[in-house]
Amino acid sequence: MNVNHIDHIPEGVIERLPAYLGVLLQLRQEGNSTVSSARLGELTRINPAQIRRDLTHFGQFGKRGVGYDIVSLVERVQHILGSDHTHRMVLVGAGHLGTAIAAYDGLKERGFALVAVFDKDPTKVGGKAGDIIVRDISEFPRVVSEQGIRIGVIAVPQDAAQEVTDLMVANGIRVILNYSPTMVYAPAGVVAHNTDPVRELLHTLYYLSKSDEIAAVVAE
Amino acid sequence: MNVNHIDHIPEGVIERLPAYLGVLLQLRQEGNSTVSSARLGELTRINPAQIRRDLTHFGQFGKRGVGYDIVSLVERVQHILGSDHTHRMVLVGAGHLGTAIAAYDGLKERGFALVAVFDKDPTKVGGKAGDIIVRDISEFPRVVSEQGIRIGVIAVPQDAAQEVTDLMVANGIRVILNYSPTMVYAPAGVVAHNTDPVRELLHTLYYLSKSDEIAAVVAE
DNA sequence: TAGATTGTTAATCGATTAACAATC
DNA sequence: TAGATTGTTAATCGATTAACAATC
Repeated sequence: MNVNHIDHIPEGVIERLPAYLGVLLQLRQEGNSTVSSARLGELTRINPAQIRRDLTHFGQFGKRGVGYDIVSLVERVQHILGSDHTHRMVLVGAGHLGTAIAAYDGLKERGFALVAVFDKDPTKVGGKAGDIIVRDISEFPRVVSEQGIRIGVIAVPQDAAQEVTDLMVANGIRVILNYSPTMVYAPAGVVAHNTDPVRELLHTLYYLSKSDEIAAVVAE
Repeated sequence: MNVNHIDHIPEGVIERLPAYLGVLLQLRQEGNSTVSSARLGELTRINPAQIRRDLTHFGQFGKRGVGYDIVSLVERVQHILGSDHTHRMVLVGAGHLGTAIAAYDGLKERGFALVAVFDKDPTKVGGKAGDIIVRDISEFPRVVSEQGIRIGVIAVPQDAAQEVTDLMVANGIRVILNYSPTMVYAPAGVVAHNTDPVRELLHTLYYLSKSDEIAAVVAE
């Protein structure tokens, strides 16, 4: 039994790992061989001490006086995240957003393989999303169980999102990424991640209106 | 000079407000009149004490023994965020993702008005993204300054993202929402929000592989 | 050796939560 | 009045950061 750190790892750490990975991949592509936590800090806008601390949760990856070897750190982080092998996933919803997801090259590059797209709209079934033929939603259980898919992406309108979530859960999907603008709920054991792209815009508005207020006060 | 709380408000609070707003709008639409922090906590998966505490940063909105009046709380939160009036914004990038954004009805509903779409690809210029005609990127400075736009959305490929950011900053854009898979950097005074939709998927993978490990250990 | 940078400790900081008096 | 739920305090918890010895 070889589990390095059963110690609970703070969620914040896990959320930052993909950010580290992103800049590491870019650095590697540019031909760099090592990187310091200071440089990583500039690129990710994360405190260097925190980066070092985050990484030591998983082992000692750096060389004092030198920094981190980019190639091996990429491998380590990918291994920790589980993105060192390809993950197959399915998508429900072949509207504009679903089609954009299906057509996105970046999925493959980052270790995801979209294996099927579903929709309930008969006018969409049989058509294409990216290179993939859209199937009727009724085929969902068969395809998912036959292929043992565990990751599902939701790109349907608000009203259908929970229903699709329940379908996914019932068929063994374990990670759900929901792009619809409503929250979906899944039982314990299933990770439902809600990423409403407009919600992010909403919260940045606060800073816009606040800086207006400050400007108004200054102008008084 | 009437600024209620110059007290610094934690970023976490601001990030949760859109979540509250989302469920409040849904509750309102369902015809509910009041809601307790306990119920809000169930719907948002956020601790009720925290919800109450978050709200008191901005005033006292509830009635003891009763809860919060949904209609007025919606108005309050919208006012705090600045989503009580429409914000005009521009989009650069008329690819699959850009088109999906332009075609998305939810923007209008949540107080955003997309007023222009730009691309540098001549085969896209003149075409349509949603209801909007795609303009050449060279028109960006004129349109943005004439209309006083302060919000910009980026949906271009990785390599062009920083260049577009710089263009936005140079023309007075103050809030940038970047959907491309690379981080972009903006000077102080400009909020650049990076929301790589695949990055979110990456971090949830960790929990998938961790639960596999646990399963493997149990099976030993 | 001198300079650089990690890994790690210890201090700080801030957010989360439980608990309860206030009050509808 | 009795029950419910807020607003708020105080305690806890955990994350962030500065600082520095270890060491390349």
